[in-house]
Amino acid sequence: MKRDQAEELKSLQDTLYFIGGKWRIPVINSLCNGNRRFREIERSIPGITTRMLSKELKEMEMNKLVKRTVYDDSPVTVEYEPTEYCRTFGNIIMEMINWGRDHRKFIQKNKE
Amino acid sequence: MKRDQAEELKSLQDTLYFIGGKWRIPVINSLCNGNRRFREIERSIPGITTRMLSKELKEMEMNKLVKRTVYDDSPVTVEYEPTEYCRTFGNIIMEMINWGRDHRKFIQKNKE
DNA sequence: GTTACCAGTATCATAGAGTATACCAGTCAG
DNA sequence: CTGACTGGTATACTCTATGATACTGGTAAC
Repeated sequence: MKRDQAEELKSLQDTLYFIGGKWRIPVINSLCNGNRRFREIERSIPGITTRMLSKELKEMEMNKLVKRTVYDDSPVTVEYEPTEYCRTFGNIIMEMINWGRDHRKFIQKNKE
Repeated sequence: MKRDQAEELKSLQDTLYFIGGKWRIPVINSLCNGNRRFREIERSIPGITTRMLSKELKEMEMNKLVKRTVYDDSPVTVEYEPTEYCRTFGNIIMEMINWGRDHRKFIQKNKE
């Protein structure tokens, strides 16, 4: 079973493309942590603007990463739910959290 | 042992920041696949320009992700080597390759 | 009747990431 | 002598992802 480097590179680049910008992964993470309401998600990601979150959620809905439901009670409430597909990023996100954590430790150790 | 979501988010964002642009991960991957010479790396990543690779390698050298060695034979040859630190991206890259592969299968299945 | 929350939209401005293209000095093969 | 390879630099340009700011229409609390 030999490794096809071109195929691996292509897979890698597809993933990077899908992840895209600065906010996609944090939004996925927030949804997977149980946040459902727009403002709730917004508050869970310090620094994100309404505009960026709105844009991100729209794209994610088109890409079937998120399900948007409007509940017609008054006042209207809106819920965002991660799809199963969204959750397939779990491993990547976990590894990224681990790397970031180790990186921080590494930096701190080098400061001492 | 409770999870600290703010800390996780920070770790995640540190990692994303470190990964930065479009080419960092493909370059790391290429180096980890054994490519060492400038043009060799360049050819292994279709689409990358000389300028971007040069820029990327410089930054990576500053960040201790890569070791640049000039061999003074004639003509001068230059070698780039991934550091141990560079290799810590292994898990993330592996997960990304897996995700991209699964994604492709998923797309193809949905086309049929 | 003013303040604050929800779920966003609209408009404008900008940095910097990325692309395109040309070029350089040196070496080697034919 | 020509062309091609190496390891890059230099310049100019594009463009889009992100940020800043303001606003809307409805509800509800005080």
